[in-house]
Amino acid sequence: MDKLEFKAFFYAIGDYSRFSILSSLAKRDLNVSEIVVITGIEQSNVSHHMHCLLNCGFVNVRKEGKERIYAINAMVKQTVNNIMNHIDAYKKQIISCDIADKEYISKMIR
Amino acid sequence: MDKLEFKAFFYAIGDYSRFSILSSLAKRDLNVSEIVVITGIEQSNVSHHMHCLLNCGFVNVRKEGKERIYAINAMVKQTVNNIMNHIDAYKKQIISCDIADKEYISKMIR
DNA sequence: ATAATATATGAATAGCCAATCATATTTATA
DNA sequence: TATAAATATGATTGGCTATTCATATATTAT
Repeated sequence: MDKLEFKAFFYAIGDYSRFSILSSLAKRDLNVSEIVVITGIEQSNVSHHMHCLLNCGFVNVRKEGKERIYAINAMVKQTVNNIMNHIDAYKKQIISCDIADKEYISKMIR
Repeated sequence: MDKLEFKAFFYAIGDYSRFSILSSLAKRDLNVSEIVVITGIEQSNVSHHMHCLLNCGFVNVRKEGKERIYAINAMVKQTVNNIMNHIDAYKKQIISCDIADKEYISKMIR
């Protein structure tokens, strides 16, 4: 496992805003304005995130008039769905974990 | 998808040192000294990471004499293996991506 | 009881990055 | 061509966190 690929992968997918954008794109292609409305992330911030996702090859873009329409990469779509399932399972795990120091976790999560 | 669970999950699994520890534990249970040697991470740093992984329920621990032996949670083991596969596939993707701005990526990856 | 080994804890720091703000660019329309 | 709409870019900053260092605790052996 190469560190560079690991970092690039988790940098792109491990941010909540970017993951939200990806999970929205997993349903259907969206232009920037739609992403802004759906995710609630401010426009220029969305653009920065799209730059990142483009550069990582996680999404592709096409132009239609004034709009730019983003589409998720097929493999990334699968990955996003897998991870959502894992996190859903993790939810039960972390709640039932008898070792978990709730205070530590809530601090960490902030 | 809840933000707290997302953050907790990626916080724990998205760090290269912690992921390295988890992927070592995916092969067999290890005590701290073994983790230090295998991963090359300094001892007190390993302890900090194990604290995090314990609190997240990603690993369990048992005592044997002076040693503390860590074992990976079964579901986490599966997740780690899945992600390694995804990153391996991503390697090909990022290389073949015609949009990728290599300079941006190398900067981002640092 | 003292030394040695294994591991954990606490505090401090330096680097990274998401969000924000201001502004630029592109395209369409009046 | 001037205005509006959609999107991108650049610079700044505040918060977070991995690492490091120093030290503490626990266990075993002499």
